[in-house]
Amino acid sequence: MLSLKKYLTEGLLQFTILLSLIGVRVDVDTYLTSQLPPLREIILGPSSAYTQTQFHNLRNTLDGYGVHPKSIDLDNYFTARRLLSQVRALDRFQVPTTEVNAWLVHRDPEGSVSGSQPSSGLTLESSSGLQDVTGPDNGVRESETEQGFSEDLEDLGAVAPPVSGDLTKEDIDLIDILWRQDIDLGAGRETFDYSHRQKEQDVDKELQDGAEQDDTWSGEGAEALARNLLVDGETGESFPAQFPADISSITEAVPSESEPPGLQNNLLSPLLTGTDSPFDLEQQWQDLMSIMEMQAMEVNTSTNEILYSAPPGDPLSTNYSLAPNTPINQNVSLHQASLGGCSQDFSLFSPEVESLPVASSSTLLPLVPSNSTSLNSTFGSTNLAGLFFPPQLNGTANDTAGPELPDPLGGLLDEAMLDEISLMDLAIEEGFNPVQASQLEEEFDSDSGLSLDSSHSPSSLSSSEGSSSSSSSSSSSSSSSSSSSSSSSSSSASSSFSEEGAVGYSSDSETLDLEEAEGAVGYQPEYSKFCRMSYQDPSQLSCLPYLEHVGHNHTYNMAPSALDSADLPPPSALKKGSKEKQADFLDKQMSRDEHRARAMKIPFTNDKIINLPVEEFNELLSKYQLSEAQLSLIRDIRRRGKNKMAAQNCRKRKLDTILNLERDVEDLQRDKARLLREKVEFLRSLRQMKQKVQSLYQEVFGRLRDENGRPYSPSQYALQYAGDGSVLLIPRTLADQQARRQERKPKDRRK
DNA sequence: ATTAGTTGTCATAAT
DNA sequence: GGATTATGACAACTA
Repeated sequence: MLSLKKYLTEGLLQFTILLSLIGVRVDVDTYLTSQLPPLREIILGPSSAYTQTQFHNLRNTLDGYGVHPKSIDLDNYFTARRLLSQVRALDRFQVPTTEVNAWLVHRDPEGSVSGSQPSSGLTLESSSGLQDVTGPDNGVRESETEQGFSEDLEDLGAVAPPVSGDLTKEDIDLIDILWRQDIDLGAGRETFDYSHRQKEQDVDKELQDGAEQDDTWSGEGAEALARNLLVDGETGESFPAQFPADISSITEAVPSESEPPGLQNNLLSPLLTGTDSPFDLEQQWQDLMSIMEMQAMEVNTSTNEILYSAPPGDPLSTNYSLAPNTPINQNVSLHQASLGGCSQDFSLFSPEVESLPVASSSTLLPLVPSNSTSLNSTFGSTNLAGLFFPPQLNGTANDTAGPELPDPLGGLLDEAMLDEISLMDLAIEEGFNPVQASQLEEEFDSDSGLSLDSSHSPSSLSSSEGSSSSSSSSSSSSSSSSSSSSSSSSSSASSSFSEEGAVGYSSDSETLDLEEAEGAVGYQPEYSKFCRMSYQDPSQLSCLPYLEHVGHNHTYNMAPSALDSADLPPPSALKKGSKEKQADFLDKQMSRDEHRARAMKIPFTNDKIINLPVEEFNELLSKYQLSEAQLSLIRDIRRRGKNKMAAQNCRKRKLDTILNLERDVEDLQRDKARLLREKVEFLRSLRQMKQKVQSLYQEVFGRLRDENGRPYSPSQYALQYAGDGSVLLIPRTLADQQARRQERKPKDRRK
């Protein structure tokens, strides 16, 4: 529960941040284009901006504006327009991604239909096989550069038209490389799935020949790949055809050789070198990542992907790399609230993380509309944006200003955003803002319930389980609780806390889930014990064979032999020897108290002694003339018997609580890792946004001219953004003063 | 023979 | 206050 709350809180915070970012962006946009009423309306306007149509209208308006430039200074106009487009690109990162997605989507069906492997289906097998050819380095690098490649590849793949032709050795190598990369892209997650499921699939395949193409691709394709590198050709898919094209395009783009390492370097280089991004942030991420790794194994894959997924690189890559962030918007947006927190919980997460490597793929496509809506709402709800404007004014903030120009925007972003982020951290780490918590609690509860039904979210499971088991753990309900817990464990192991939440989201989270699920599976023995204990519930005693034996056997005082014969083997088997053996066996089966009872000639069963209600028990005792020793023994038997049950229940409960705690810990760790990942994500996107805004600021500022046509000195003047959407060019000193003023206000508000 | 896990029992506190 | 339950500790048993 708590984790959920945290999550949602953070989601809101992130949402806020995004809003602010967007608001900033829009604002700049407005300024740049001098007058864009729609934008301002969105920023400052009320709920109207929430409607999707509104948003689209906005877009249309904007586009229309671009299409029909009015008589303006052409130079300014085009500049402004270009800047505007850039700014717009900030919230449109997904567009290129969308294209890529479409490509991927098409591809999969092809593979499945053809019955051969989609490139995504190649998975690790192929990659490993390729590694032999390409060289040892690849294996290592592959993981590192996985994401970067993915992006590049996506681009290439999306662009490259399918072409067929003969393949040279180099071509093949290139193809292999591409494939492998592609695999990383398309199948990064599926790979895991595949590895997990491979055996099953193989078995299934053997059992049902070529029943399903999906199976066939995974099975045959993998085998084929393992056998031969050229399997591509064997599969006869479109791939072989595609890849030559890819090669050509790649070779053009990358003059260097087909040498795997070389190619990788080439592919990688733009990402790494081209990035204007200072590596401090990267390092932060890495630090975070290392922490995450230490704390949760699960994070590894995803983290790597994150780390390398979006190394901001060439302009394209930066733009595209932003795409992953957009899912965040979606997730954070109202959708989340409506869809249910738990599933969303991870969907929020998985999509971004997963979508990154996979080209932020297919998931994005369907989400685009929602995304737009979310953005729209984002715009609309910009009272938040209003919150961020003041910080913007702070402008001259300490934080990284551009080398050339002191960057008010940079300061704005840094201060406002990072401040918020830090607040977010505080909120998360220190517990919940009570107000937020109270507000969100209901949603969470309902959400968890929903998610529990639809998608087994980890947190929901744990919480519900914990509550149910703990509350109802007493004897009578123990069986049910045990079953529930066991079932939950199994579910966690199989579908595994499907953190994916939303349907489209698979992959990373899945793999994580699997890993975690494995961990959970490790506790199965305990579960078995647990179940064992549970079925010893007093209420179910009579149903259990073993206990039944005990019960019947203890009627030995009355008619042991008859009972024995009835209970045990058929009459035919009742020979003397077997009888004796059975007697021995029964003797062994009897507890000490039973033996004692027999020795003392107690006239009723231990079962009765133990389980009868006090009144009946007393009645029973009153019916017989019992010696003091017998009475004492009977009381002891009763006491011990009850205690025995109590001990069993106690142990069961204890185990139950331990397991629940364990699950809680896992959930918390997962949440923590997820939050860290998200944090990293946002930091990165923040960074990119900041860079964008910075460059835009510089560009705008650089184009400003005074009456004499001379540029303004950055050291003396600065652009300032007012809350009403206007932009002012003011002296630095004034800007600084205002910045300080503005600085205090928001902080006061917060307190 | 050692060991870890399980189960029963006792003592005691809590209900 | 007695009965019942819960639980820690110990010992016996088992694999």
